Amino acid sequence: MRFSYQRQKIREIVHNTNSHPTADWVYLEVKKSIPNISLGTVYRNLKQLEEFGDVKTIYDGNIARYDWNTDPHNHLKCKNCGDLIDIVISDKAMYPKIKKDFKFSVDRVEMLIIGTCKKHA
Amino acid sequence: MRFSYQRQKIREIVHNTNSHPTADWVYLEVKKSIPNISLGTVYRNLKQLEEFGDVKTIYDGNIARYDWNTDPHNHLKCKNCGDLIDIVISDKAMYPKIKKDFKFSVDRVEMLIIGTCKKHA
DNA sequence: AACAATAATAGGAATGATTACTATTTATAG
DNA sequence: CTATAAATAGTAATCATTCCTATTATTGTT
Repeated sequence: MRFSYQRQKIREIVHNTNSHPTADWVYLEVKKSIPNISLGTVYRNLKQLEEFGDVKTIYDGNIARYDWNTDPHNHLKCKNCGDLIDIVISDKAMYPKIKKDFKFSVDRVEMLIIGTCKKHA
Repeated sequence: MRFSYQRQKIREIVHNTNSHPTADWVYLEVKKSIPNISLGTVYRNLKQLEEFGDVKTIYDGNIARYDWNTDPHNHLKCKNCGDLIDIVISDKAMYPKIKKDFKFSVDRVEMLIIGTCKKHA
């Protein structure tokens, strides 16, 4: 993978926001410094960055969001404001039981915890 | 909500399959008995059935699937064949800690457990 | 510095899932 | 039987994402 200014900017933007942005949001953001960048470039680079292990894709309902935090973690989703909050939950404890009951080897657990955040208590 | 033959058939189909079908699969299936049904009718009715509490929508990556099983449960997803297997996991134990650490009230937990099923061990 | 090879881009067209629109049909209360 | 409004079929529109292609830019080699 060789250098590109576009990819560098895209990476920078994802790594400098905690709001789990969509591809479209990243596109609008990167447009500020590279006005004629194309949406396809954003998608292509986000995919490449994911393959490179530099960002992680998370699915929020049926829309993809991107996360700079590639450590295993999950999300709290507020049903009022839609905000996603990072949370680390060790789910390893359930692996043996799933193996035993279903003969299913777990790779990872994607968890979305839906509820109400403190701003809307 | 008044009676419609189409909705009755759609409900019947979802309730008689364990394979967590997509809207398109339901459409192809219901076409067998109602050849000129439209895809829009399928989507509209699946949504109504969900509001009525008769089916549940689950998101598998970025595609919606429908589940007759409306009891709280989660899914194992095989990364080889894509099959979804129902599993009941009591996640209530983590609610108090999330409340304490994040002041976040949990409604429900959507969990997708990715790995390898027994057919591909 | 110039050159060649080819990865990456911009811009736009294409795709796939889903929703919206509208004239017509159908269920049902009176 | 009739009026009213809900539901439908068929189609157009939308939204997120991917694909295509001629052009541009990076990088290893002279």
